[in-house]
Amino acid sequence: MLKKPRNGNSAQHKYPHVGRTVSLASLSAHLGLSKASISRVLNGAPAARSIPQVTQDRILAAAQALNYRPNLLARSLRRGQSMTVGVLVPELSEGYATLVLAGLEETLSAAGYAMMLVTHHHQEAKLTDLHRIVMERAVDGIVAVDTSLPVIHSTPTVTISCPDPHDGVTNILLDHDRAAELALSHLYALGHRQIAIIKGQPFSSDTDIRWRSIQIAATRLGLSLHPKLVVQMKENLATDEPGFLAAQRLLATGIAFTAIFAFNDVSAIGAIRALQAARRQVPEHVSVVGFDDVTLAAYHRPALTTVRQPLRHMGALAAQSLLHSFTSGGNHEASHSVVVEPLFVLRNSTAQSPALSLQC
Amino acid sequence: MLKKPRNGNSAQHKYPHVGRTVSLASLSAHLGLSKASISRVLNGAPAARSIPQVTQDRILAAAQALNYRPNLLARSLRRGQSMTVGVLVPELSEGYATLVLAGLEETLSAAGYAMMLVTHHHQEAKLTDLHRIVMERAVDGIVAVDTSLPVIHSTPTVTISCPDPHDGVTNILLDHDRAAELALSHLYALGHRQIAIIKGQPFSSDTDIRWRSIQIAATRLGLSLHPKLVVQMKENLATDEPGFLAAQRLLATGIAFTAIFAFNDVSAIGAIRALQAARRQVPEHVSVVGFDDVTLAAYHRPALTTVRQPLRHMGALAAQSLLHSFTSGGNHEASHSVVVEPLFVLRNSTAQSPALSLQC
DNA sequence: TTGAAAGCGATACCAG
DNA sequence: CTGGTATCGCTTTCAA
Repeated sequence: MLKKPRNGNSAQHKYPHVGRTVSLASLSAHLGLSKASISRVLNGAPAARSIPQVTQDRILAAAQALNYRPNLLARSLRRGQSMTVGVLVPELSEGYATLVLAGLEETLSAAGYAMMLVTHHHQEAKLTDLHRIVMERAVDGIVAVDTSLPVIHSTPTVTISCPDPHDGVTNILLDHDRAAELALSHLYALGHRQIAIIKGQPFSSDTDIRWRSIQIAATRLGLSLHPKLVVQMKENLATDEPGFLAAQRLLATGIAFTAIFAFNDVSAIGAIRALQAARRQVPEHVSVVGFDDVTLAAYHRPALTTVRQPLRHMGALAAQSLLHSFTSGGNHEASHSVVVEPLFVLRNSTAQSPALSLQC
Repeated sequence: MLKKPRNGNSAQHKYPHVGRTVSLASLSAHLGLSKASISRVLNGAPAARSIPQVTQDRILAAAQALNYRPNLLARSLRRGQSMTVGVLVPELSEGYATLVLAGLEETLSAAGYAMMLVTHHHQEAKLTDLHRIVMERAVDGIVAVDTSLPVIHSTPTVTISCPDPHDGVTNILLDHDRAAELALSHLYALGHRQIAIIKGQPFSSDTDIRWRSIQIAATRLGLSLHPKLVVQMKENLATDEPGFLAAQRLLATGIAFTAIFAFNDVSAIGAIRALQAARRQVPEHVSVVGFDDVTLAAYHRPALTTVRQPLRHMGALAAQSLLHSFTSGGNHEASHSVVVEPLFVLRNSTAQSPALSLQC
């Protein structure tokens, strides 16, 4: 199918091809030394300590001069280690995954690892397929973000926000109980008693755990959540449309509510759009709390009160955890979790409940 | 710096275990057929046509049953083709690179290619280093986004928004002349005559070409740009801070202006923040035009009037161009450009010049 | 029709 | 101390 000219050695006599591949073999021919010795010196292997400094210098100089670049494919094949990790994310659109990726990238690249990136858009078929693709490329580890992994292979794996327990998998996840408590108690303190909830899409791995935490927090506050005021987003879109539609459904119930706790910032923005379209002001008539604190949240008007996930930090933690499992060589048998704390961010999309003001 | 996880292929002999140690050799042992035949069948090689269907089915069944996964490292080493492209981006923070990446990813993964992602934060040292890293991993091609490539190797390369001409490199770039004309003529039509310009940072590859286009458009409109009302951002930050500081410098000149054409949306937002801090309303006192139309632009208040770059499309184009150069096997000698058109997006950050209103 | 064997490029073991 | 050499897993040519 694809025809790509095989690189011969231009400096050598084999093929008169235009190529620039300098291999250990060509260095060997050039220097009159064995590939073994050259490899040892170039890698600073312990055995190189017993090679005369002159020879070492000669080798290093030649490598420099000929612009020798080790073929990492060959090295990986031999060492069984590719210095690459595969990263699975649902989207590449905005906020969430991007921030996690930034944290991952920083830590991984500092350790000399490269990142193989694939997206799956929450499509089941694509997911197994992409997972396979990543596996075949012999990555040393896998990081999955907001992804329900079908099967865990023996490759070291770290998940971010994937609450399903998998043996031997480290999972970085948010303290959702705390997050729900922060949001709901804030609304409660402002006098809100009729609080609507916008749940995440079924395919989002945070959806269930978040909802459970919300119920717990509500119970603890003595707050009852009206079943009809709990709606779930369905659409697999990375825009604010799902939140918009969800809020419309809330409004359609005709049941009074003074606040919305949305699944994330983007859906909160969609919800605000729906409220405004229905002539309800935010935060005067309805308070809205988002989630994540993506960049958008601060710039939106009204600026979003939200629960920040330390996404960048979560990415860095995942990377560290993976790197650790490389060096400690072990995949622990049990599922291991790292819990990170959310931070409440107060902005302008929440205010005292209008119900409260009426009482005054 | 890195390494030493001495990995000696420990799980080599666990043959019945379903893991990634299922090789052609183990299949061969299992089936009593040669690796050659198995490889042929599994790859649908032409030579497989002369193998009995029964045998083929037996092979396929066994591969399925044992969950055989070809080692792509070995294959790549042998074929000299890795089905992977390296992608260099400056940041992973917001909008710009993310959208380009989304377009890239979609097209590449549809063609079976994976993406190796590295960021360089515009740091010279890191740039050459990362470029090397990507090269060593034997990628089939490279896509560089807003990156000034130090050296072009023989690897097929496509750049996005890198106006420096490089032989044999396809460059996807925006029609900056048109973009500048759209923005300035809009402001001109609104009566603005004292227009300030916020130029991009020196390291951003669009900076120079954009500025040149602005000058051309201004000249054509008979608009003179006051030298002191042209400021350049310096800070290497992905936040709105550089724009904020630039606008502060504009204000500090004491020279009157009624509009700002910013280098991008994020700097426009920073500029608006500075203006508001100085009690100048946008768009009532000062109109602001952004650039790029990142997601933020629409959600910011006032919503940004801006010039949209079809970033996602540019990513897709780059991927297509790269894929094309793979199949056509050739690296064309001359530098080749693909120009895409900007789209003017009218929102709420621009209005009639107050100077004009005064005349009424 | 099928199999044996020669690599791809680098690393690591084992003699000398 | 150093140089052969087997090996990693796969593809592909050459023979049988």
